[in-house]
Amino acid sequence: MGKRVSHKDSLCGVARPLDAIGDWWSLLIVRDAFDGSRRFGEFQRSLGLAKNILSARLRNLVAHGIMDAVPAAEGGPYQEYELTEKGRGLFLVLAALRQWGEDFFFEPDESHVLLVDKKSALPVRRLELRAQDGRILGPSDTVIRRPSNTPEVETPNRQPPPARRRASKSRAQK
Amino acid sequence: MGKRVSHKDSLCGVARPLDAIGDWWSLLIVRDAFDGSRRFGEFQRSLGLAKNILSARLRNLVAHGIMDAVPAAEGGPYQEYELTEKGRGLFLVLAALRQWGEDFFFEPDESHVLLVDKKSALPVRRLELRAQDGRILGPSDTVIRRPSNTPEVETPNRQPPPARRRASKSRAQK
DNA sequence: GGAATGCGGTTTCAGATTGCAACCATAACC
DNA sequence: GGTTATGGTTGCAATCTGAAACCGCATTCC
Repeated sequence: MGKRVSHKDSLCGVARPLDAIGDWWSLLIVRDAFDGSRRFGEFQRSLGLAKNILSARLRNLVAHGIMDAVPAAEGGPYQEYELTEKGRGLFLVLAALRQWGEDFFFEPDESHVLLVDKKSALPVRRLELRAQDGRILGPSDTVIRRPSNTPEVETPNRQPPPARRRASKSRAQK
Repeated sequence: MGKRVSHKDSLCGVARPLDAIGDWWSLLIVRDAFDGSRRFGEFQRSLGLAKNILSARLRNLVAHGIMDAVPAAEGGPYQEYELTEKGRGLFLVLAALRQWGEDFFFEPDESHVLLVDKKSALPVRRLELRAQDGRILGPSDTVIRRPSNTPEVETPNRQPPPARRRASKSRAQK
């Protein structure tokens, strides 16, 4: 998880989320949460991962404000895990990932589950990235730009290797 | 634990991509590739990761058909790495991740790079998931559904189930 | 009441993975 | 020939992973 760079100031808008999510299990947990899982045991059965790993991942998700641990609704001694607003913000990330998976990881004739609109029961539309004027944008239609108040350097968002030769020791979850 | 996962089978649609990507480094490499990086050294300097790890990740990306290793354009003895069609399909995943990052990982007054439309030089619109009729869909407006009467448990390359032992963890190599 | 069971974890520990550093190979330069 | 730059591989210590065992607390069963 916190495998690298605690150096948040130089982490770009892609790397910070990745740093927070930590690993793929976390995203699968979130996916399950969207699907209605709330309990430790539900996640564990659904994902089939070791309990200690699930425990660590849930702690990490809570620590990052992606999920909340709340007292069990039905009064038991247990707690439940629910997505925070921040966690629900991952909805589109998961949707994008799912669409990519559908495009490239299944044979044309291979059946797979679909994300459908509850109301119409029809599959959702494909995601599209659009410009302000509505044009659909592809990879080559966009560029990364630094905010105006930052020194030049345009196309890339490369950060010069900060001279940290060993600053990347994970600061584990806590 | 060897039970047929219930409706959580959708895990496949998300888990397969995750399995292919391998880890977050891979996604950062892909992001850099979108930004124009092509050479081993470019990726290494930009990301600051160990060479052996970069080497393994690039091999993995190539093995999964996300990038291609091609002879260097300028005739040198080296090779360059470029995104395949499949790799370019990750564009929206990265865009979604970036927007999530912008929403939750930066202080309101904190400057960060933006994804802008080349033509207008304006930031792109937010991604939206829409139903066929155009309604914008949120997490609670959608549900995962099997496409048809799937005869439960068949597709041979389904892999979430019981034995996710060490061996399957070798996402990184080969 | 008390044993058995289920749930929600933590601990243990061998083995897998990571990543720094050192090394190797080739090509271009001086 | 010697030096530097690029593109890796190898060695190795430290870290992380995960199966299984264990623990504490309620609830259920007898």
